[in-house]
Amino acid sequence: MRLKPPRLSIPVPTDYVLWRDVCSYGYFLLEPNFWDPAAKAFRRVLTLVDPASKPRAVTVTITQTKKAEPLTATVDSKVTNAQATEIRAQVTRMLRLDEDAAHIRAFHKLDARWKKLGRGRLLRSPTFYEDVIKTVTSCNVTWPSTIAMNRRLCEHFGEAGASGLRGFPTAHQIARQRPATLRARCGVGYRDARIVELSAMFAKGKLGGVPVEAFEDPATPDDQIREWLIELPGIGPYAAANILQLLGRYGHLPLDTETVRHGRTVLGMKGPSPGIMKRVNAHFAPFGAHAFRAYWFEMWEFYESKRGRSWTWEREKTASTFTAAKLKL
DNA sequence: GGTAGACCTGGACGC
DNA sequence: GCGTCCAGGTCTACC
Repeated sequence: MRLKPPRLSIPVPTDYVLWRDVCSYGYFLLEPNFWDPAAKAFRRVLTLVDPASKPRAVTVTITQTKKAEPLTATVDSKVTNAQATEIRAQVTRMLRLDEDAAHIRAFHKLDARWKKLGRGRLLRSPTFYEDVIKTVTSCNVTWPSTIAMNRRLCEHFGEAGASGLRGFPTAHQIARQRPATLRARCGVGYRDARIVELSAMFAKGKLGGVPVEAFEDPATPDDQIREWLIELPGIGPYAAANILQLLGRYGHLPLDTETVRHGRTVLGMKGPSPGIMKRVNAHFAPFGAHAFRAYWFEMWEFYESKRGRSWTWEREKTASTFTAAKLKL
């Protein structure tokens, strides 16, 4: 079997800027993701799944010299042609390189505030499964707890690469665990059974009886996906809306306590929380299919006004300071 | 259809 | 160092 050299060149859309577009969503601060602000490099372990053999973990470091230039993905060990193809596919999903540049332009036409900096793409995970589990670990907890859960999931159940770093566990790995084991090792609390159940569904290829592919199929209507998601364990209105945006469907807002804080702090709204949620939702409704991005980048700019530009944040120092109490300061 | 309370964990706070 | 309180979305029971 011929082995590929461990440097892959990955073409990008003409608007793509690595440092801006990786540091665009909180997941860049969650393990196994790691952004190196000094080197402007993104590193993480990718787990390559070959049905015929054991999962294999490789550490990939991604850099870019300038806007629109192809990315260089440096892999820490030799890979086969098939594995190189899988790395490209995972990186493409994670960085949303397959999202049409025309869609970004349409967003900027509707909300011109983000045109100059070029904000439009949001980081997500290399797999739909990781996006769903990360969303569940963000429900009913403060951000530092979400950080801890993801770190422990990787530490205890992630596949280790040659570098010793670990990736995000696969659905099969978590589906094999007892809920109590997950709770004890990862501190996921009552989410234990829900995470194992979701993992078992992913491992079988069907979520609530619906093939996983149908969720990622562009032909499936947004409302249909939302309906399916709401039926899944641990997924409520907030999580469903967040998963929808992770699937590239930006018409719904994940309304949570951050929405209320944003409504009060930035939009000057007053009154009880439920009313503010409804008003924030109505405030962004005119952005239609781009509502989430208009909402998110406005919120992201608020975070940057407190902590500096996101590509300067250091995971170990900055990430844990994103608590509601500290953001009110 | 709407609402109250339980579910866990970790950080903040008071002593 | 210990105990208590609180924040955070989903789920179930109940009206």
